[in-house]
Amino acid sequence: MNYEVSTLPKKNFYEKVYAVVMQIPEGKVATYGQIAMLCGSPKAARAVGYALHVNPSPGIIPCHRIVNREGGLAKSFAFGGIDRQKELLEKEGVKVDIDTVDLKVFLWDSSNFILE
DNA sequence: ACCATGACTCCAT
DNA sequence: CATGGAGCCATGG
Repeated sequence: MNYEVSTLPKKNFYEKVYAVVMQIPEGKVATYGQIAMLCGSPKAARAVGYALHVNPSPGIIPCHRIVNREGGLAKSFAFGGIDRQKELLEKEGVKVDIDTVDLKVFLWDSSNFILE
């Protein structure tokens, strides 16, 4: 019988999250749900956030480019807090209104993105 | 294996 | 758009 890819190892889930997050172009942001979808689980947004939380690797994983569905920054940012995330984003050209990003302009269009 | 936690999201009010 | 409740996924004790 055919063995489909539906049985993806969960532990690799984190790896997938990191892989996707690292592909986010500079000056753009992505939502947890978006990442989750690209990872194969459109409703694993929570797991995505958790993945980033347990993997504080600033410089390797641009977690500051991840925002919630409203474009709001994480309230419990792993390093430095929202202020840090906001600064990093504005530094890349992403305008942040106190704690919110305009997804209409800065949302990463991953429609054409394919995770290998 | 079960319970509790968490950087989320959707739906109803 | 604000608030509250329920759902979903993965992890750790």
